[in-house]
Amino acid sequence: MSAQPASEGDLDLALRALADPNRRAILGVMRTGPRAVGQIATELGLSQQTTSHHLGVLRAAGLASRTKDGTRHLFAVSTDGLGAVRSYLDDFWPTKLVALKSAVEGRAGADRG
Amino acid sequence: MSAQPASEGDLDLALRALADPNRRAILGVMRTGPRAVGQIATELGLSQQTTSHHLGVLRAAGLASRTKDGTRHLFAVSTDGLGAVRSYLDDFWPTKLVALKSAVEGRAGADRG
DNA sequence: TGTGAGTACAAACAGTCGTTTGTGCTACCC
DNA sequence: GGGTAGCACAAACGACTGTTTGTACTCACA
Repeated sequence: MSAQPASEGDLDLALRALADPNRRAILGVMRTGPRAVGQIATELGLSQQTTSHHLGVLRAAGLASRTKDGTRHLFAVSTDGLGAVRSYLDDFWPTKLVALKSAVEGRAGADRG
Repeated sequence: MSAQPASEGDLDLALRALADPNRRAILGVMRTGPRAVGQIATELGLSQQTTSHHLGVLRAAGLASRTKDGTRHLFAVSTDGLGAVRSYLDDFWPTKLVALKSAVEGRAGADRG
C-alpha cells in the first residue's frame, strides 16, 4: 500500500514544486526516461548546482526518485507527489461538485437548481 | 469547442496560483458555492485587500470567475484553469510511466495497476 | 593510491511574491 | 441627494526562493 497522499503538507510541496518552470522542464526531460543530473543540466542549459537543487525539491515533493548508478545519480518521475495534486483537483471537478452540493444542502435538493 | 488550455502560459499561471496555501483555502471556501469577497475574508481571517488580491490572481489564472451582485462581487470556482493542470498531470499519468518505471528498475515489472 | 568525473552542500545575492496601509470608486439605502 | 457598505487599485515593506560561486565528498579507473 502506498497512498494517503492527500495530506496538506504533501499537496503544498507538490504544488510549489510544480510552480517553477525550470522544474517542470526537468520533469519533461525525465518523462522520456531516467536521466543523470549533468544530462538534465546540459539539455536545459542550467548549471549543475541549480539542476541538483531543483531535483532535490522535486524529490522532497515526491515528484522524482533517485537511483545511484556509480558516480551518476539517475532521476526519474515519481507519481507519488502527482497523486496528491491529482486527487486534489478531482475534488473540484463538476461531477464531484454536484454530489458535494447535494451533500451540503443536506436535503433531497429538488427545490432548487 | 473551446479548449486548447494546455498552453504553457495558462499552465504556469494556474500552477503558481495553486502554489499558495491561502489561495487554496479560498478555493476551498468557494467550493461549496459562490462567495463574496468579504465573506471569504472573514471566513479565512484574511484582510479584504489580501483576499481581493488573491481572488484577482485566481481569476487571472482561470481558477475563479466573478459575478457582480450589487456592491458585492461573487466569486466561484472555474474549471478553466484546472483543466490545464489536469491535462498536464495526465501526461505523466498514463501507463507509459508505469512501463517506464519498470524499465528504470531494469526488470519487467509484472505488477498491476 | 592518486587522479578525474559526477554530484551535493553552503553562503551570498537578486528577483519575486504576499501582506499591510492608505485611498478612490461604484452601488444600495434612507 | 447624502451617507454607507463593499470592493479594487497603488505603493511600501518583509520574507521567501531561485541562481550563482565556491567547495567537499564519493566512486570509477589505472
